Amino acid sequence: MENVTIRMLAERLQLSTATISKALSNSHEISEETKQRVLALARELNYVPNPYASSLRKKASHTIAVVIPEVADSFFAEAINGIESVAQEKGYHVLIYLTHENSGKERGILKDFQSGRVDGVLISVTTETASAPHGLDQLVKEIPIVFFDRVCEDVIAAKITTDDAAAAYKATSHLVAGGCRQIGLLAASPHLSISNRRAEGFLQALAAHGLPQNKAAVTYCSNDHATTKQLLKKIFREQQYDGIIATTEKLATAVYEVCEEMNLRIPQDLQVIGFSNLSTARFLNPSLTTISQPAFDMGKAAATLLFKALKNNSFALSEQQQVIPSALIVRKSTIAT
Amino acid sequence: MENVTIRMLAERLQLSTATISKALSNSHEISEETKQRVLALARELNYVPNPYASSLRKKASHTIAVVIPEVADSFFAEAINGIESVAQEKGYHVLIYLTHENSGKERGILKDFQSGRVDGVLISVTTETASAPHGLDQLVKEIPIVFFDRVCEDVIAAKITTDDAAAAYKATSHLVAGGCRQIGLLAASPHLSISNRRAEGFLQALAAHGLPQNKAAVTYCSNDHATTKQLLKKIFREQQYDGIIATTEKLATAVYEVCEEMNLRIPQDLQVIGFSNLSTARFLNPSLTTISQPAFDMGKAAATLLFKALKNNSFALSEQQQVIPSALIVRKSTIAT
DNA sequence: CTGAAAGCGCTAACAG
DNA sequence: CTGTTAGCGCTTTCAG
Repeated sequence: MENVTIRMLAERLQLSTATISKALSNSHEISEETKQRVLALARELNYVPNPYASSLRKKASHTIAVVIPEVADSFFAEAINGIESVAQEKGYHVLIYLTHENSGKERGILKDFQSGRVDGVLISVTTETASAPHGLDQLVKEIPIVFFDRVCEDVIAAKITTDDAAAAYKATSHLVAGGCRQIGLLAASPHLSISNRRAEGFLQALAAHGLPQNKAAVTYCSNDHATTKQLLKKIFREQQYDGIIATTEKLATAVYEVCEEMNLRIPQDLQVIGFSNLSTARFLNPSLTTISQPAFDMGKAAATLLFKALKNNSFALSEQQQVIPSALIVRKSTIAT
Repeated sequence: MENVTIRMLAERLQLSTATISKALSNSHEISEETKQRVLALARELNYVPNPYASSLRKKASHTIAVVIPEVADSFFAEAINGIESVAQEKGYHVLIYLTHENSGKERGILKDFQSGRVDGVLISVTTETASAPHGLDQLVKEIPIVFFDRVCEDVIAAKITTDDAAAAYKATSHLVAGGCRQIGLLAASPHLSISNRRAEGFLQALAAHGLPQNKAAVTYCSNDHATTKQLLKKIFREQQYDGIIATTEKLATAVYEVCEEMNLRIPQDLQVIGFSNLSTARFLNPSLTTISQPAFDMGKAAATLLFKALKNNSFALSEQQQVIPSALIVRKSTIAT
């Protein structure tokens, strides 16, 4: 069975396609009676409009893209939830692209968006991207785009972030209060703005508490799990840490693994705080003290901003910035006081 | 700056749009020289083809849809990873739709696919859908579709599942071997084929080990977390379980929560096995014995099947069935023997 | 090897 | 209130 088109409806009802089109979009220039007849037949024949014909004509796809490093991470999964909740409400479709931390792949994905495939983009960049935003600065001028969490600081665009520096400061202070004197921060990449903000807050806290900021303080890890574990073992051996802040979920679990393998007890030998949204954090052994990020809300805020821009052309999207606070949730991987 | 079209290239090169189109698609009827000139200008002007014009003409969108209940679940997140890995390789785009276990929402999403928006669909149905596959039996005839994990058994279509019954049997036997005599199975919904298969394997194992199959054995839980916890507390109070099989990730963590609140010790008072892909399962307190499902592989297999059908029209997609085995991973929430 | 022409299905101006 | 016409950007016969 062929797909039913607006023309078939027109022929069956002895009307023009224009009339059908207008009736279907509930135009005021069509009589109530005709609308009813059109709608009735449309339902009867199970008419479903061809979105691509419409997109081609209207130059709008009613589709947005979400570009993220990975999906098997509770932060991004929750962010998608937030995004999808508002997209669904607005009747938009969402395309998902995973970059796997590969900025070349990311570049290719972004380039395609110049085609008009999507009306807007939500992106959290790869660990490599921030420093060399290849074409992003360009794309930003051509299509509405909102960065969330992992932003490019030197690109002028809408950004949704969390209070990275403050959170790291809070985490550090908590460790200090719990007796830590040799604290290390684990970050994903020196190119990532959120890593840098977190390192900043961390170093400031160290200074404020009169602790030295030796070079062992901040460690940048690899995207590869095995490599990261090797690195952690090495630095744990070289340096007598008593506190660790893991700034990503993967790093937090890597620390747990390494501690198990090196027979380090958490929190007696090493206190641990993770930036994480793991719903299982409270059931870990020991339960993990976290900086819990508002992933759902960040996704929702990013999407809301984007849709505002899509609806209102004069909305100054690129000037929008929102910082959504995170929370320190104290559990048993640190020694509360 | 306006988007550059095939016509602009044509004008600049004094060629017809037809020639440009053919050159860009590397048609053999175009001379090597012309191809080069076209390609060069296309690159120079940063030509990006309009996918919707092409879709409209070719009646193919190079896009697939993934319809799942939720994304913040490691099974589905990993499945998306698997799907995306093959979609990216094939140059396809992937639209994500979350049903949130709402079959009405699901129906609406599926209906839209009659529009030609996507070339194929990968779906894991809601807890409510299996028994009343509203329109699914219809859609199956109109568009290539592959079910994965949560399938509709009475719909004739391609299906990727895991060995649910066998896995439940294995899990049950493991509990029996560990000394359990009063085992309960927690399932998401009596309408879900995977729930039923798992219950089947479970009951068979009970019988095989000479344990009674009383009505307390299988409990169907709600989609709502709080409601589920209430229910668990109730049945844990009424029935003296010594072993529990949680057939979803959410149910497994709910059991942990409830045990904590009721002061039940795992595994001394209650042994627990979860169907789960949580990477943190090994760090839970106690570490969780799991039936670990091949989520990535299932997603990959489903997508591979779909693309095979898209490429080869005569491929008998709806007859395809694949069962990918899961594995019992023994940890400390059960008593090994 | 290249081009002219038609048309995918829909919408928007403009007439009537 | 309804219809005519043109065209979004691309692909595909079919001629040349």
